[in-house]
Amino acid sequence: MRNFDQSLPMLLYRALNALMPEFRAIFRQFGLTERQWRVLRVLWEEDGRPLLALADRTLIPAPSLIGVIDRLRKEGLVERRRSPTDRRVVQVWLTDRGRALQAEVTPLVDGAYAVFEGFLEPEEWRALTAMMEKIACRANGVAGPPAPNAGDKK
Amino acid sequence: MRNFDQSLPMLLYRALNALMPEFRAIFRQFGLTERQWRVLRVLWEEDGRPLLALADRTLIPAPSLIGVIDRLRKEGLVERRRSPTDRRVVQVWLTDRGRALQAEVTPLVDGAYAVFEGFLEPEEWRALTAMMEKIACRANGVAGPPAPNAGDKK
DNA sequence: GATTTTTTGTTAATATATTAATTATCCACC
DNA sequence: GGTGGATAATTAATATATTAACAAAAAATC
Repeated sequence: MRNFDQSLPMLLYRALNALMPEFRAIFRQFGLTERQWRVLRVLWEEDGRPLLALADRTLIPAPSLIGVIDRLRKEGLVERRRSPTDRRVVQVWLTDRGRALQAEVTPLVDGAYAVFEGFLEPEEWRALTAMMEKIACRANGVAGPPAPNAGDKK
Repeated sequence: MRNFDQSLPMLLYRALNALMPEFRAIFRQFGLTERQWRVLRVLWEEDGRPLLALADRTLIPAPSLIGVIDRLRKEGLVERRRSPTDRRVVQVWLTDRGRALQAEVTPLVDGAYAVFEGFLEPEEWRALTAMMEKIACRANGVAGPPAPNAGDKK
């Protein structure tokens, strides 16, 4: 049985456990949860995204995202509209209030990032980023479904 | 506004999102959830731990842990006993079935670890471990409560 | 040794994760 | 132009996270 505390998942969990309360404290000042912020963060960059696109980008599973967006809607920060070209697609659009929030929240969040950035040297950041992406990329293939275009249709 | 996808939290979340389904598929074969496994994993190393000690070690918040342990108890894998020396403390003990599970689950989990271990070079692992611990350590102090023994009592 | 403080565990309320199943629409093909 | 398969969103059921508040026992303090 390997060392539990030094296992990759626990290392990552511990780092997140240390980092996120700082960010959540910021979000809470604006009545936002972490996931609500993530949705807004993506919409600020590109408004009107389909729900599944948001799910991919925010890493929030689609069934959870339904609820997250519904609460944002009740707060008057976003609204949902059916795509005119594909009626299956639900697009999520910022309201004026949702858009206005960006200018208030972003400086605080960037400030927190800046503090954490100082924890590692620039080359460490580059190495860390590369390693995380290597892991995410390779792990996805380990036991995923067989490549959808693998040749044997039915 | 900084790059969202390359931010430290999203990098860590993406890596975990890629890694954990593999492990959860193993746990599910034994009717275990990820958190239930984490509790067992710690007890296999040191049985009879108090609840708060388990919370620290598994990174499961105490209120969640109550439920996790209760479900493990209903499955007949652990039992709860009050400490004879300090009646506040609830100790969690493995049952025979809980202990027996170790031999079945561990080989599969270690196999998965071994696969992931191949994703990075040994020095990369060392660097990664060091960086994660540095982050976890330093982040904990950023906005924590003022040191409890800071001198001004009341 | 009664009062205050701390520690340990628990409950409550709301938000979310995870997995599977379901619905509505679109798309390709015959 | 109807039919089967794929895609986008949703619902359902169970498990867990997060935060705050709370109860009970132990420790510290006066």
